[in-house]
Amino acid sequence: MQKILKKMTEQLSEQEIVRREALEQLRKLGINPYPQAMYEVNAYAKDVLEKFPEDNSLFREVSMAGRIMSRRIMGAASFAEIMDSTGRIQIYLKRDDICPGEDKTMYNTVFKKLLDIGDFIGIKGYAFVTKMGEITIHVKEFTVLAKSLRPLPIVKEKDGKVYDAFTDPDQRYRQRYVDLVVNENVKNTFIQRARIIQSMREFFIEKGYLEVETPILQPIPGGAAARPFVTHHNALNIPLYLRIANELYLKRLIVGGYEGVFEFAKDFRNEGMDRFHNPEFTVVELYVAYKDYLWMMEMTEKMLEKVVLDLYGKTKIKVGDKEIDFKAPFKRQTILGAIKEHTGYDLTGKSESEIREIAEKLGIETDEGMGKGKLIDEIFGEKCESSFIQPTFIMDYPVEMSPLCKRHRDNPELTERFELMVNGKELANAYTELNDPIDQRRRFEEQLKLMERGDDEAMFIDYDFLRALEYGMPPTSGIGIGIDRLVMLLTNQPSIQEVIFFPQMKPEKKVKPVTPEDFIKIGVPEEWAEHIMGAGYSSPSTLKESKVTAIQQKLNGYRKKKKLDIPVLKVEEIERWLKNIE
RNA sequence: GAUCCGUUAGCUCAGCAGGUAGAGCAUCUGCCUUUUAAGCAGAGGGUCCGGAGUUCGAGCCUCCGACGGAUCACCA
Repeated sequence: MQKILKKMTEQLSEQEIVRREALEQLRKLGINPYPQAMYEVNAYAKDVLEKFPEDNSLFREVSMAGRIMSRRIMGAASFAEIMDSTGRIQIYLKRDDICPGEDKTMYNTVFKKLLDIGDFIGIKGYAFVTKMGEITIHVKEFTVLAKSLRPLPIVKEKDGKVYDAFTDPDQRYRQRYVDLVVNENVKNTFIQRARIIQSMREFFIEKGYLEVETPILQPIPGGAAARPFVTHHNALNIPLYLRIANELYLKRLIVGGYEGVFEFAKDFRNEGMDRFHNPEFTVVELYVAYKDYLWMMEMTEKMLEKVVLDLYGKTKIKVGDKEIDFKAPFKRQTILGAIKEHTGYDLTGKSESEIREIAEKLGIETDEGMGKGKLIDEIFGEKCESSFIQPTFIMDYPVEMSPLCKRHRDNPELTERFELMVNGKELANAYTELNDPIDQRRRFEEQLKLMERGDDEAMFIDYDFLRALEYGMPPTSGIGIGIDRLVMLLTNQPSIQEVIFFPQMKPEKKVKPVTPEDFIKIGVPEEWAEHIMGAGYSSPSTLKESKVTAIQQKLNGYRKKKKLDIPVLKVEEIERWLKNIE
């Protein structure tokens, strides 16, 4: 046991050892570093800082709690900052206030020696203003609430300038708790995220729509074009898919008779990861009966205007170096109109091969798997999308691209679909929903053909959904809005990882250095183990990549070159090692 | 997946062209009763990502690998 303890402490940094020792010291002094009892809080940093200047008769007896974020010790008096959920506030501790009697332990030992940056304490005292003009809590009594054993990164700030910032994205995302403690703006981003969602939810509820939950585990991953994650249900012995969209289930609920349903949902797509894509992401989908996509456009612009107003109190916001105005109404343009404007080509009424030719003239790579819809989508994505900075509805997509969307009332080649583009990115996607079950079945079948042509994103046929439509779905309009991207936009964050608390990361690998013992474990004799790495095999698994005879030659060659006084290796011996490698 | 860049103390980063590994903050020991990135004096702290090679000698040069970032391509 002693040995284990010693081994553990050997891996700890000096500062971690010091903190563990302080922990023991606290216990010896009869102070529980992790007390059970609640600590009464009657004031918060933000309130004190806001209200005390107006009325300094307030906060005569505060009880606050938080984490120590900095300390300035000057002999018998100290300043420190504690941080609670609302922010930081300075505290002032005077030895003879903390310890009115003879025993100065609480100040001299506990506060000055045994507490560290990162520890949680509770304080009781009163607010005052220092000579330097800073609102501060004069502490009369403090309580240790939780000891911190790891040093936090120390981020300092002066005149708005940040020093030694904790910025490494990998560490920040993996240890978001540290990021949140140390980087205040990160905490704010997530508060804003919550407000955005809350604002949208209020908007929907106020309209009388029902917030619902639908399956995440789906036997058929429908409603979008994407590669799903697969899992397996043991009792049913069937594959189940993590949903890529919730559209088909929400429409079933409209069939069931609800006027409007919405769901803030996590969707999962087994695709690439970068600063715009996380394998799980949040969308809100809304379906409303007896409406069409024109109505939905108005709803969308009104809702976004409200969300932005709720967040900023104005409709114009800065995103990167641009200013975006969410004042309704937004601009509207058809997709073919946009393509004509940006490329000069009018694709109206053109055949697949004609469009392919134009795409190639525009320098867009095409392949046989691409149908008409996909080609148009490519041209738009390549030549137009990035130019829509101000909120713009792009409408009337070709029917091939939108298998769940109703045909356009004036042109059966098109659909009543719009996407909302903001800052050059798609933010929302909406339809007048297809409720003709026969047309829907045909469209699914066309998807099947696309799949056969090699489009791995074409949709599966969901027969139960078709059955639902056959019972009759009222005319309905639906929309899906990417919450993560909306939050990125409204909080001016450059990557999706900045708006998701715990973005997906590669597993953290403790890279254990390979030692000769690793080779001894697979049966390599001790006298060889120390040389085998020198001969170019950096780990047991690298042996497995070579032929036995090649290993033999290399090792015996190494033995000769280095004039090692150890026995020559035989093939059988090496074969034995290889068998022991997992 | 491709290209480029990076990995040095708990944190943020230097390290001059191979020649004993540095700074600030943090930590530890002193001093200091209203400080402001507090200050002053001193101390400790490193697998320079891992491995191999070149060399008398590698943080630095070469090769292999790991991890990360940026950009590009595909996808919301």
